[in-house]
Amino acid sequence: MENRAIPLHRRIRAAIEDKILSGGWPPGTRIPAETELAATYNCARMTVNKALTELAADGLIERRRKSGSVVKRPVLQSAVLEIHDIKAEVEAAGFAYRYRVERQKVREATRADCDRLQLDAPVPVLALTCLHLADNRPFCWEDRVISLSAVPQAQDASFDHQSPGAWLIDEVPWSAAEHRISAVAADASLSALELTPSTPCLAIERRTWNADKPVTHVRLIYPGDAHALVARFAPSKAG
Amino acid sequence: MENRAIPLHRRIRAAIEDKILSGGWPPGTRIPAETELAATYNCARMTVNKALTELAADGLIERRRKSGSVVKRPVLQSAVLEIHDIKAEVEAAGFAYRYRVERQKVREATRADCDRLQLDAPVPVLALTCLHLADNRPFCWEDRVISLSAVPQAQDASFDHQSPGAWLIDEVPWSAAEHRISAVAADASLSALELTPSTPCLAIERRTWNADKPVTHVRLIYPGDAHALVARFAPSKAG
DNA sequence: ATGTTTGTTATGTATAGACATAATGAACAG
DNA sequence: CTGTTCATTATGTCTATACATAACAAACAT
Repeated sequence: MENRAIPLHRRIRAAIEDKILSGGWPPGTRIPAETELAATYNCARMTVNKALTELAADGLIERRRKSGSVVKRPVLQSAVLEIHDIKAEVEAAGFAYRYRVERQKVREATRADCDRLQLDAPVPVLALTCLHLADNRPFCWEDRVISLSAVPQAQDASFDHQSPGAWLIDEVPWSAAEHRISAVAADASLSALELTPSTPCLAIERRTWNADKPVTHVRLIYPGDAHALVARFAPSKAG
Repeated sequence: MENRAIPLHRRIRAAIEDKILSGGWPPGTRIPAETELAATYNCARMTVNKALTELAADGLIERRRKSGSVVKRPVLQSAVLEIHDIKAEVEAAGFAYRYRVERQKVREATRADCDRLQLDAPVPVLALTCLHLADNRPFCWEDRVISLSAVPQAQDASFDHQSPGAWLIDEVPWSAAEHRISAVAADASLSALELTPSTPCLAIERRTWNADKPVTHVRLIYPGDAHALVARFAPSKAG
C-alpha cells in the first residue's frame, strides 16, 4: 500500500534529501549508483535519474561520471531573496497603500543617469521620484530613471493609477535584474520620509535589463527601523 | 551540421527562453504543445518535456493540463542573494583576512537567547562575539549564539584556527537558513568597528536549523558605506 | 436554465532500451 | 619508472511507448 498521491521520483528525492539534511549522509558521502537506487526502489533508472538531477540543480549533490554522485558541502551563501512589490508588501501588513509621484521629468541622460543605467552614450530618460505611503505615513522613497530608448512609451505614460514599478512590470515582458542592498543615513534629499537626520535606512538599488538593453534603475529607501528584508534557504522547498 | 556539444533539451529550452526574454512571447502567450514542439525540433516529446519542466521550475512558464503552457508574468521579487563566507569575501577583494574571538562563554540560554534561537525552553548555549578584519582594519562584527543541545561538540571546540561560522559549516552537515537584513545605527556595542557613532550599518541576521532543530543565530554588522549585498536575477543562469 | 456524464486533449509520470561521454584504473610498451 | 592504450563503469542524453490525470467542452438529462 504505497502513497499513490506523491510521484515516485519525488519520494526518492525526498528520501535522499532527508538522509542528507539529517546528517545521515554527511558531505563527501558517495551516493549509491543510479542502478543501485533503481533496484532499491524497484523502478527504472530514469526515475532515479530525475530525482538526482533535481537534487543536483538544488546544489545538494554533485554528480560526476564514473565516480558517482557525492553530497556537496553546504553553500549557505545562496538564498532566495524576496523583494516584494511595495503595494503588496504594504497591504500584506494590513495597511492602506497610497503613493504620490513627486517629480516626473523627461531629459537627456546626465552623467549620473548613464552610470545608473550603465549606458555608454546618453539617451533620453524619464526621471521620477515617488513617495510610497502606508496608512498615509511615509513608507518608502523611490528615485528612478527609465531609459526612453528601451521603453519609449514611458514618455506619455500616466502614473496616476499605477506606480512606475508596477507599470514597468506590465510593459516590459521579462527581464534580468541586479539588486544592491546597502545602509545609508537619511539626509535632506529624503525629507519626504520625515525622519530624524542620520537615521539609518536600507537602500535597495535595482537595475533591470530586457534583451540586454538597460531598462531602468531604481533606488528605494526604507527607514531602517521600520523595514527588513527576509530571505530563506530551505533545500526541501526549492525546485 | 548541428551543434553537437550542447544537448538538445538545453537548446530547446534556450530557444523558448529567448522568445520569452526578448518579448516575442509576452506573458499570457500560449506555448505550442509539447507534441508540436517535438515535431518542430524533430525529437521525442520527452525531450521537449524536460525543457519545459526546467522552464517551469525557473518560473518562466506555467503549465496546465489540457490548456497547455503559458508564459508567466515576471516575478521580480525572487532573486538569488549571495551572502558570502566572510573570509572568502575579504580575500576576493584582495585583502588579508584575520579574525579575533572577543568573547566566548557557555551559559544557560537567557530570554534573549531563546528569542534568537526560537526556542521554547532554555538550553545551554555558547555565546560568541568576534571581530573580522580586512588588512588589519575592522570589517565586520559578529555576535553569535550556538545551541549546545543541537551541537554539543561546540562546547569544547577551539576557534583559534577556524572562525565559528566556518567551523559550523564543517560540523553541521546541511541545514535550512533564514536571513534578515536591516539597517541599524552604530552604537557603543560596536565600538570594535571603530566607527563614528550613528554611522549607518548593514545588519544581517542568520538563523540556522538542522533537521528542524535550531542550531545557531548570528548577527553580522557591516559598516554601511564599506559594504553592499548584491543579488542577481537572471533566468538564463538558473537551473 | 442547471447539473451530470462523457469524451477529448495536453500534460504528468514511468518504463525499457540505446548509444554517448567522461573518468578511472589496469594492462602494456617504451 | 613513465606515458599510452584500452576496457570498464556510471552518468548524460534521447527515443518510443504506455498509462494516469486534470481540465475543458460538448452532449445529455433533469
